[in-house]
Amino acid sequence: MLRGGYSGPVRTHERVLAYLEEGIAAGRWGLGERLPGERALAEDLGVSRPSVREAIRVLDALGIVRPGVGSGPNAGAVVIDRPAAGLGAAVRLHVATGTLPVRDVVATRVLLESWAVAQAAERATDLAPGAAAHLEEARRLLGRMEDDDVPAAEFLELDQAFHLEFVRMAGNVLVEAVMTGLRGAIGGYVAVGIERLPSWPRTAARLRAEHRAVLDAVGAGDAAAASAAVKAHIEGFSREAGV
Amino acid sequence: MLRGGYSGPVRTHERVLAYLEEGIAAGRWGLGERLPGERALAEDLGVSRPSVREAIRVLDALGIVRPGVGSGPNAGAVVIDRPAAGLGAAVRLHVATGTLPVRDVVATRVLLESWAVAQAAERATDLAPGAAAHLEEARRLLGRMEDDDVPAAEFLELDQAFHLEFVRMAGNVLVEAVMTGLRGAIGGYVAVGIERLPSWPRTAARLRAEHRAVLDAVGAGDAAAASAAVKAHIEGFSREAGV
DNA sequence: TCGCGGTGTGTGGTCGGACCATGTGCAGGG
DNA sequence: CCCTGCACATGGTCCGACCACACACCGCGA
Repeated sequence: MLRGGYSGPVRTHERVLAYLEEGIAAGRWGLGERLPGERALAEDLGVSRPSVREAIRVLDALGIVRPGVGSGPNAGAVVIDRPAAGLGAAVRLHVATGTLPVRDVVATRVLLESWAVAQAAERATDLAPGAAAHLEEARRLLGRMEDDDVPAAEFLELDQAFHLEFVRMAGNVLVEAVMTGLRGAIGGYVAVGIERLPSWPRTAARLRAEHRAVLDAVGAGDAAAASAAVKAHIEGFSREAGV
Repeated sequence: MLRGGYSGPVRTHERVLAYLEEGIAAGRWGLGERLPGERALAEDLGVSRPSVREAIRVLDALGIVRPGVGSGPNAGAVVIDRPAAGLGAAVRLHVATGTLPVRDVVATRVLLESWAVAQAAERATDLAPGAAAHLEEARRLLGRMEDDDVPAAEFLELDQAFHLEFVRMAGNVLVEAVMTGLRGAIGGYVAVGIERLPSWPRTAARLRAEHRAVLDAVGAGDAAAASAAVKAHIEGFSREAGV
């Protein structure tokens, strides 16, 4: 299943991968449960342990399982769900190869996030369950960013959490995962961009004001204004930081 | 870099992964070039070959390298770029775990694709380079779908290619990769949905008409109409197929 | 009886070595 | 000059071993 279209001699670890994927899809191993041990899997499938390990390594990289040593409930390959891990790694590496321009990443982020805040604004109007809590958390994060003494690195973390709050509020798990992955993938570029700014305090002040505008628009249920605000916010910063 | 935030004892294959990622990002191994052999890497980094293999296996799963046996230009781990491979696998597996609802996948597809056709419409108006070729290819695919004898499976492939043409026309590599991955991830669900339709020929006729509407809107440079058409097209089908 | 520490056991992590299949490039023979 | 066949490099697979770790159990002492 992992090889797109091409059908040839299937490598052993791919057979293991297919077996594990089938079992996960069938609910044989649900979230939080443990896969059989590597040795047991190898024997069951009639393959060697290294082949099993390679398959599990792939699931690990994709954020599907979390290997744990020792014994007890935290040991063994536990099925988890960290969609952002795999997506983020994939995006970051493809940026590294040079075929995925940072410009496209930023444009995609604008697209996803402007949609998300619009959804969030509608949810705020509808008083959807959880919406108020997300808004409150966003306010709290904004408050912490108001402190002039907060270092740039921490500001960026708060900024990321702030943005993520609206994406969560939109209620689309996939969009949230992709957003998280994108942010992680371009985190390095952002950090570099910060250092090139003419004046960080001045930029920080502007970012705070823009955050406030987004928060107010979402809180007021004005989807169009929220989308426009977040679009201007992201594009403005990326232009200024020269990414 | 692949472990989100947590910093503990770094596993050996992650060191290899970091080394390879750094090298790729630095252009030490560009697209189409070969990584050092597994044995050489193991010796250079002072690790065992299985550890190197696990790292390469991850890059393989993410669509960054393509391992090739034998000798010559096609042998060894060649740096390629298949963004859709990793993204598609990640999405499909997270759908399998059950935390990523198909509904969210469909909604994301609507979001990305309606944006893409809007971009495509603008490009058609601007006579951007390549736009005409994409439009021509879309027309050709639509023509092949007109044949009533074409089986459902092939129709789906043509449909996928048709949609992808506009996404390519939009000119965002990341959106194109995510779209391809999404389509691959839900391909199975779509195929199942087809079989549940009351009447495939009737549905096919409607899909053809909707495709025509999208194509015309893009060709006319009407971004809003194109977006609305593709949104109705995707949501209508997914509702009818009951995914 | 209760608390505590040592030990047993199962887990992933790593390593070294071995053999196989495959595809290329080269050298030798025709 | 062409073609055949061998040598070699490469990834694919497997085996066996040992380590570090973390929990679970058991026996000892208070």
